Amino acid sequence: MVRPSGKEAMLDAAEVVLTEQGAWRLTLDSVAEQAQVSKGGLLYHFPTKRALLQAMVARLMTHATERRNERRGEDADAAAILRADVETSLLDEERDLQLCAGLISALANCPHLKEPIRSFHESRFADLEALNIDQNESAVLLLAADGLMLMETLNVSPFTKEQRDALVQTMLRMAARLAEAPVS
Amino acid sequence: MVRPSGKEAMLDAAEVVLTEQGAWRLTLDSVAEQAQVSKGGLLYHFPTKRALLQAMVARLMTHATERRNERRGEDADAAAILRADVETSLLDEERDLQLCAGLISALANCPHLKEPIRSFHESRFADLEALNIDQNESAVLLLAADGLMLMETLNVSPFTKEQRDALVQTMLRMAARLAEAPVS
DNA sequence: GTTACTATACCGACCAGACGGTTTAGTAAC
DNA sequence: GTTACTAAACCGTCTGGTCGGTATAGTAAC
Repeated sequence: MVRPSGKEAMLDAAEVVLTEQGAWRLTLDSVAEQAQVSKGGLLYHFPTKRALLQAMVARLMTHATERRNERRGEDADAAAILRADVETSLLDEERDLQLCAGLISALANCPHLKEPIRSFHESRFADLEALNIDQNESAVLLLAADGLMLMETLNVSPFTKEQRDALVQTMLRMAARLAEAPVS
Repeated sequence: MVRPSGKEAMLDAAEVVLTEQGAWRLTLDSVAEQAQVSKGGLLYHFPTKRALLQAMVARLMTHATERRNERRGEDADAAAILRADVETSLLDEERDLQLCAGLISALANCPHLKEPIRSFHESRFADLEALNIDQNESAVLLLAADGLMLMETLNVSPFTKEQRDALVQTMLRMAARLAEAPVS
C-alpha cells in the first residue's frame, strides 16, 4: 500500500476534530483516531502537540492567502479589491466558522503560534496602501467585516439573517463609495 | 469579623486567575487558592465549574452595561452616543483585554453560557434604532470598533500604535459625520 | 445555663478519568 | 538499513467532582 506521507492526512484529521468536536477534544489520541493512525504514528511526524498546532496554523494561513488572492483576481481595481476583501472576511461556510472558533481557543495559551495570523492580517491592510483610496476609512470597513465575522465565529452575533444581509449590503455599498471617492 | 459572603471574593479571584494565568489555568484549584479558600469551600458556593463560569459572565455583563450607560450620560445626542459606544468598545486597559481573551476561550466549549454576551450586543445595536441616523452605517462603525477590539484581544492586531491611533481618530470622525447626516 | 438541634460555611483527603508524552517491540516496503 | 509506521503498555500530572467531617453561630426547650 502506498503511503502518501500521511502528514497532510493527519492535518486534515486534526481539522475535522477541531471543527466537529472543538478545541477541548483536540487531543493527540482523538486526532490519531480520526486519521486512522496510531498515536505513535502521529507523534512520529509531529513530535509534540505544539508542533501539530503550528503546522495547522501554517497550512491554514497558506490556504487563506491563496483563497484571498483567487478572489481578488489579477488586475483588479480598488473597488474590486475592497469588495473581495470584505467578502473574504465574511466566511459563509459553517465549517470555516467552527474551524476559526476552534483555532482561537486552541491557540489561546500559546500566543506566539498566532504570529502567522497576525502577519496575514498585516498584509491584508498593507495592500490598501497601493490603492489611492482613503486608507483609514478603508481599514475601518475591513475591520467591520472582521468584527462581524468574529462575532459570528464566537457565537455572540446579535443580528437576524435580515439584519445581517442589510449590513453586508451596506458594507459593499461603502466599499464602492470609497473606491470612487478621492483620497482625502 | 464581618463575613462579606465570600461569593464576590471568589468571583474576584476567578477574574484574577483568568487575566493573569489564562483560561487553561482557570481551574477550581487555582481559583480556590487565589481566593484563599479550600476547593470544598469554593464548590459550596458554585456547585460546578459551569456554575462559576455562569456567575462570572453574569457579573461581567452587568458591569459592562453599567459602564456603557455611565459613559453615555443621560440626555446625550446621537453624536455623543455613537462616540461613547465606539470608545467603550475599544478597551484601553490591558486587564480588560486579557479578561476578554480569557472569557472567550473559557466559554468556547459551553456555547449557551454566552447568551448574556449576545444579548448585551443586541441591546447595543438596538439602541441605534431610536437615533435618527443611518442604522446600517452606524452598525458598521460599531462593528469596526468591535473588530479592532477583538483583534487586540486575540493578539492578532497588525497595527502599530500610530496606525491604531489614526484608525480610532477616523472612527470618531465617521461617528460625527454619521450623526450629522440625514437618514438615507 | 446546659443540652439538643439546625443552618451556614467551609476543610481537605480522596477518586476516576483524561491528557501529553515515552518506551518497547515489532512490521513491512523500498 | 533506512523510513514509516503499528500496537500497547505505561508514567506523572492535572482535573472536576465527591464525601465525610468540622467550626461557628443561632434557636429554643427545659
